[in-house]
Amino acid sequence: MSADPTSTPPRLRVAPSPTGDVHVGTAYMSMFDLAFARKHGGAFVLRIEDTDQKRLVKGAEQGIYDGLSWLGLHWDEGPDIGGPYAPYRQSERLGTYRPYVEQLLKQGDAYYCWCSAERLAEMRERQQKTKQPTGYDRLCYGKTKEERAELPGFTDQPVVRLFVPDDVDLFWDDLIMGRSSGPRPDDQVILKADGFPTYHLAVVVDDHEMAITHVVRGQEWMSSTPKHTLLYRKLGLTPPLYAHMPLLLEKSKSKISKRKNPWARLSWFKEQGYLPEAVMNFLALQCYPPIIEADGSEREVFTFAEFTDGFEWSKVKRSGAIFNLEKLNWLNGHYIRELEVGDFCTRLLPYLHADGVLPVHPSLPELGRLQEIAPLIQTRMELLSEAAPLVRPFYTPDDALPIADDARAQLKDGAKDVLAAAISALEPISGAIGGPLGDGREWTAERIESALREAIVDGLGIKPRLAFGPLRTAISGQRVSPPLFESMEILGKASTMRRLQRLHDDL
RNA sequence: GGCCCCGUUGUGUAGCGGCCUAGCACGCCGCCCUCUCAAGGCGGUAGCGCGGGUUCGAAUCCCGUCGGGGCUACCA
Repeated sequence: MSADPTSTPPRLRVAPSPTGDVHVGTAYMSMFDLAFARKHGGAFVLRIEDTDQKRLVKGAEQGIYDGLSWLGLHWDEGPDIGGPYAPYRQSERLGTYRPYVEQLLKQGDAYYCWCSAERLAEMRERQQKTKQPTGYDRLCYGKTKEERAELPGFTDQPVVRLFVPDDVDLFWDDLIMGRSSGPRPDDQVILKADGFPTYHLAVVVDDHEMAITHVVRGQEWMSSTPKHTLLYRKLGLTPPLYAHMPLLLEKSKSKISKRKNPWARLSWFKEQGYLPEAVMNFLALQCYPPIIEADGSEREVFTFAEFTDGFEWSKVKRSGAIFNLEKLNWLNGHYIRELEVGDFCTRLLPYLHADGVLPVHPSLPELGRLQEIAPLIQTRMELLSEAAPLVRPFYTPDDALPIADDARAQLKDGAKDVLAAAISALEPISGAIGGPLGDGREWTAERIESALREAIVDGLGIKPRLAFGPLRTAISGQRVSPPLFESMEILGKASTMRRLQRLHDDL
């Protein structure tokens, strides 16, 4: 029998199909599964629903592991790590469904159906044309194979259908939606012609056998819930508790699809340079309220641990939420700014490598320089993938630094003079490295700035804004860049002077 | 078509009958800071879908209506 969902530690599962890239909704559901399981000392189970053999995609199962792991959504039991209810792949559990089907058949709660796909399609079309509710017409009900064979639309390979009585209970108490009901189902196929169970049967049997107490799924499943509770009852089992989550919506308000929305693919977030903690926080915010502080103020930025601590189903919103990427971007930028510098650099590395700025295994000096650059760019990006253009000039040989067209175009007539003045102003400052603690070093942002201001702003009477533009372009090749004086400090005197001279000579 | 669900500014939300001349966050606009761009600070913009009730009083309760969405497969 199923465990009483209210008295034992809860067991929740996520059951994705390996039919392609992991859907962001899978992660969304998993978050809530995990939060509830953790809060109540229960277990979070990963089960692979590969009953639809036609839609299997190679590598998709690994993708599920990678995606959930990236977010830190770790499962306690699953195909890869096993557990007390193994196996956790439906295709390896085929034997377990038969007895349940047999039981239903024997009880008269299920029956064979030999209707061909063509007949079913025709029937549906006819029903739609005449505006009748669509559903199986029970042609095969109560007939033997021989009797049925004499009627049209017969096929040799039967399916098994669940007999849905007139008095099916259509109601249940949903953890999120409250008292809910679904449409009256027609006689559902529970065992396909290929011998595989349909989702409806498999999910019920597996959830029961794995002692799942709470089923968290999207609201699109609400209309299937009566089928599932009926199956539980006919099998003599207690249904789990259901929590139907609001849908993730696109701008048009329809549920997001991988076809139309790149962000429906979980891996997209990693590719784009989002931080997993930002994605988690954002996902939570889609249907869950901010944390209310002791003083009554709201806080939208919170960790998964905080989310878990205060987790209540009653706080989950009931209406679908449109995916607001701008908010996610802001959140991601916020998390980036909060990162400790070393951590920030570590996370940057894969992106800098992908963009060809740094090798897979950067040298110590390269890493050291990145540590210096990091604080300068940390407030200037929302995505980790945006680092490359900001960082690249620091790893480009002086004579190979490209000067962007727009940067060159905005140089005024006096640019050459400004560069010349800068060069002579900086010349007296020593480029020596200084003592072991950096003491006695002259080539500092502070010294550089005051020398430059004195020479150009005070000396030439040029406004700061205009004075430093040409220098910025010489140093970074860009119109916008990390702070100029700090950049010069990091590059060192020799490199700085070469770059200034190069643009000067070029004008 | 049928069944089911949802409905507070552009987006995400707070609100559980008086504290609401509706709060917060993102976005957008403006100002400040400033070597560019950001970040940061300050200010502004914009909402209870509509119509009836109930009540001294409604974003909050009830009914209707409209709008949006989901499902309606031998897919999950």
